[in-house]
Amino acid sequence: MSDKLIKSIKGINDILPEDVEILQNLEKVIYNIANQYCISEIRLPLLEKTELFKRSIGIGSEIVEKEMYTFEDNNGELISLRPEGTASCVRCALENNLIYDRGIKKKKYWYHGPMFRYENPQRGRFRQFYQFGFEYFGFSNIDNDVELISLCKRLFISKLDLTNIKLHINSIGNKEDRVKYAETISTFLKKYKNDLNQIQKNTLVRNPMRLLDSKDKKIQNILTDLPKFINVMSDHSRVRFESILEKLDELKIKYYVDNSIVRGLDYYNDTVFEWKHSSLGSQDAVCAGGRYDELVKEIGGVSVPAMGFAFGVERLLDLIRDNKKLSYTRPRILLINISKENSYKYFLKFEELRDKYHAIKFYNYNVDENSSLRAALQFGSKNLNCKYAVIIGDSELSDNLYTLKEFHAKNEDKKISQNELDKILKDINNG
RNA sequence: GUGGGUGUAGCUCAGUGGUAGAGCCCUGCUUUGUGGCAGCAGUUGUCGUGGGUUCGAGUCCCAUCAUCCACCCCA
Repeated sequence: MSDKLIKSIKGINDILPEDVEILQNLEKVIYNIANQYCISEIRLPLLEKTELFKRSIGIGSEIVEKEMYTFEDNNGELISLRPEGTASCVRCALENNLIYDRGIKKKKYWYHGPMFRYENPQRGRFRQFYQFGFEYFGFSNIDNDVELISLCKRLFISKLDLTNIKLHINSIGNKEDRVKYAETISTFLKKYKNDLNQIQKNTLVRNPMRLLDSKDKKIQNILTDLPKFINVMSDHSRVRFESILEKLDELKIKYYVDNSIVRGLDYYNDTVFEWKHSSLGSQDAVCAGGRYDELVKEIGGVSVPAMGFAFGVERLLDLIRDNKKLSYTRPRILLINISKENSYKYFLKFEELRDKYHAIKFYNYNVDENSSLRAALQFGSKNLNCKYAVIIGDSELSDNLYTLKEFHAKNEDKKISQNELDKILKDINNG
C-alpha cells in the first residue's frame, strides 16, 4: 500500500456494506418499536454552540474539559461537534416550543446519528460513534421510568435476542442527597487515604460519587463497608426507587440493583440504569440512561421533568452480528447475459423480473469481450453465493426460454419457460 | 493524557544475525455457452518509518508513527 494514501482519522472509521446491511435491519426494528410506543423521530444538527454542552453536561466533566471537538466558526463563535444527543434534543424541544408553552407538554422523541469525542480508541470506543437516543419530556411519574426500561427490554431481549444482556439499575437521589452522600464517602475514605492513588485522590475531591464505579479491586473492597446511598437519600427518592423495583418485579423484568451505576454526566437524578453485556470487554455498557429533571431548566429556564437513554450502535453491532435475522442477505439470483445480438431484449426481460419480484435481489452480469461465462458463474457461486443463475443468450431469446442453473446442486441446467421461471421466483419472493 | 501488546504479500501468519516464506484469497487455463471438486500456471513485498550496532539486520538497540487492548473516561 502506497504511503501516499491518505488514511482515515484515528478513531473515525468507515462502515462497510456488510455491516451497513445489519444496521439497516436494526434501524427497521427500532422504527417499528418507536411507532408502537408513538415516539416521534427528531433530527438534530451535529454542531451546536459549545455553551450548550458546557451548561448541560457540566463544566467539570471530562467530556467538556478534554474530549470535545471545539473550534471557532468564521464569525468567531465557539461551536462543537456534539459529544452526545440529549443536550441537542432538549435545546431543540425548547427552541421549537415542543415541550413547554405556558405549561408543560408531554412528549416523546427519539433520534440517532454520530457523536464525537476526542478519546483514545479501544474496543467499543471511537472518536466518531453512533447512538440511538430516546427522550421523554413532561413525565414525572414512575410509570414512565418503567416504560422506558420496558421498551429497552423489548428491543434488546424480545427483538434482538440478547438473552445475556443485563439491566443494572440504581438511584442517585436528588441534588441535596448527592451532596450529603459525597460527604459520607469523603468521611468514610479518610482512613483509607493511603490506599488511593493520585487519580483517585483527585476524583475524591472533584466528584466522590465517581469512585463508586471504579474498576480498581482495592477500592471496590474498601467500599463494601460504605453506608448504602439508599439509607442516606431522602424519603421521596427512596420510596420512588423502591416503587420502580416493585413494578419491574411485577412486569417480570430482571434487574440488578447496582450501586456502582452513578453516571458520568452531571444532569441525572433518581433513576439511573445501564444495560450491560459481559462479552463486550471493558466497555460493557450497551445502553445507559436515567432521569434528568433539572436539565431542561438548566438549558432553558423552564422546569420540565424528563428522562431518557441512549445506546451505542457499535457496541450493539458487536452483539448482533451473528444474529441471522439481521444479517447480510446475499443476492439470490445471478442474471447472466451472454447474447451477442439483441442486447436490449435481455435487458427488458431482466427488468420485467424486477417489476414482478420486489423482494428478490437480482445481480446483473454481462459477459462481454473482457469476461466469460465461466467467470460469471464463478462470481455467482463464490463471491455472491447465489441460489440460481438465469442465463439469457441468443438461443434463449429466439426460443423465448431461460436457462436456469441451480448452484450447489448436482442436477443439470434446464431450459425453462417463462411460466416455469415464474413458479420458482414466486416461491423465493414469498419466502 | 498514561501503560502494555502487535506491525512481514489483498487476508491470517511463520521466519530467534547469513538468498523473502506458507496457507487462504485473487487472475488465467484445463472447458471461447457452464461455476463448485481437482490439476496446472501466474500476480502480489520499501519486512510500518527513520536512525544506530554489525562484514552482514525482517531478526539486536534507539526514536517515531500506526493499530489493538487496558487505565482514565464513557455509549
